[in-house]
Amino acid sequence: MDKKNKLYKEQGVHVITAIFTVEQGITKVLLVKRKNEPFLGDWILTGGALYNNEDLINGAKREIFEKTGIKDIEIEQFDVFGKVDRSPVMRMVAVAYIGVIDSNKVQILRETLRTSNADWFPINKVPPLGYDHNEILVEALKELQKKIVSSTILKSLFPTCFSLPELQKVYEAILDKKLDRRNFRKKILSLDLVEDTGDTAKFEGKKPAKLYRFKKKIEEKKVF
Amino acid sequence: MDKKNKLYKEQGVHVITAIFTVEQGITKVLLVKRKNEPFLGDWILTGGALYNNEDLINGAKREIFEKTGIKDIEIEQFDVFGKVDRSPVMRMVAVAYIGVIDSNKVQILRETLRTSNADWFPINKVPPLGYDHNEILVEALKELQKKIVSSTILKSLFPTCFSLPELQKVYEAILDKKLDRRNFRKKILSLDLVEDTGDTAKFEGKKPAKLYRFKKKIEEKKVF
DNA sequence: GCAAAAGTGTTAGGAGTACACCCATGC
DNA sequence: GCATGGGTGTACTCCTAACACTTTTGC
Repeated sequence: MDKKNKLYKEQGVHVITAIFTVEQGITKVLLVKRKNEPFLGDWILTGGALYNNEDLINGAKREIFEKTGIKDIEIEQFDVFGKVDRSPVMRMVAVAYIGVIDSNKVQILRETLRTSNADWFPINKVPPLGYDHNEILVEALKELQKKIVSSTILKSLFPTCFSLPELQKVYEAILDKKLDRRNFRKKILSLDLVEDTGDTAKFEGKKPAKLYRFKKKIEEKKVF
Repeated sequence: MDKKNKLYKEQGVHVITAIFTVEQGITKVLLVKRKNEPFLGDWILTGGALYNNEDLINGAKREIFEKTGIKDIEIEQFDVFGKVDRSPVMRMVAVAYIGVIDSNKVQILRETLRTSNADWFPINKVPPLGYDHNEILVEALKELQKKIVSSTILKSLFPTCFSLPELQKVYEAILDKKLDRRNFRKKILSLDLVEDTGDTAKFEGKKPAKLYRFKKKIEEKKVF
């Protein structure tokens, strides 16, 4: 392997994360606004160049922290994007991650060293993004739908307690379809993922709903 | 983005493919022997450095062709490997692919410009490989088991015609478990993937078996 | 005629889906 | 007391898994 070989000199790796949340039944994605070239002024997904001294996932988490202030987020790799011209500066291959977080539980930095803004965008109101990030986002959403049925990714949206109707709303928002209340309860409870807290609280309805929490240890299980 | 920034200068991308076949019920993987440093003399999966002027999948196919002579192989990306020290030369991130091919239908180049040998290895007799390729192979095998149940990947193993007992043997070899003959037939035939050729031939048994072929257009369907 | 593999049909259990009624609360 | 959403049970369907006997051929 020859470091000077022009055929593969000057390549780099992007680590990019699509971070999702659900607010009032609306699925939203976190975008940041660039304040450097290329794509100055454009919104993009959180991410940037991988450093030589860090593993992929750590690079992705570092970028999230630097550009939004979010720490302690679980992310999962889901695809790679490598079109020859996806970056105008040099050949970059992007490793893409998905994360889910409760937007109420985090304080997002609006401005950072390399971004001028950050905000949650409903997924049907996402502007044209820099690089190939619209394409990445489309794939990320498909992946989110796949992942949500293997359950554990949602744990981060509900660290404390929640009612089953609330949980159902999130599933419906992400899967973009209505689910039967009875069957949903049966399924979730039978999977041994959540436990009754004994408390109740009101969500949307008039009758207080029982509150549940995710069990400490939960296995990956199919929900649908 | 600064091309000279030491934090991410001198990175590269590997495109690596685990190519599988099944011979007499044994799942085998194609390995090539290196004749350059690093890992001179070691067996590895087919692959190498991505060029700047090619997309990921084309790079993977070019590497396959250069090192084995195999053309026209369908491959699917399944994971990325990016540990900091996975290459001793410089920081390399590996994008990994899976392919399946009928070993009887291809002539493999034993020696090429950068390899001194190539051969099929039963997956339980794979030697220690160069780089992190043992780790990649383990993940590739898991992925192969997942993919085989979504059917179309096997089409390349059976371009012409085959009996259902033969097909079943391949499933059993890759999934590493016995399947019920009656249920297997029922499942495969009900999926509308194969059609009767009208011919019969002997495979293992004494009684000739009906021969089938894959239909031209087949959708991705779950087999199990 | 017998060994060896190919071909075939039925049944029981589990999961998913569809569906209707009562309950607790706020106003 | 009525409107609103929360909570519950049952029946039907479909898919899966288990299982035994007959057929064709080579020797």
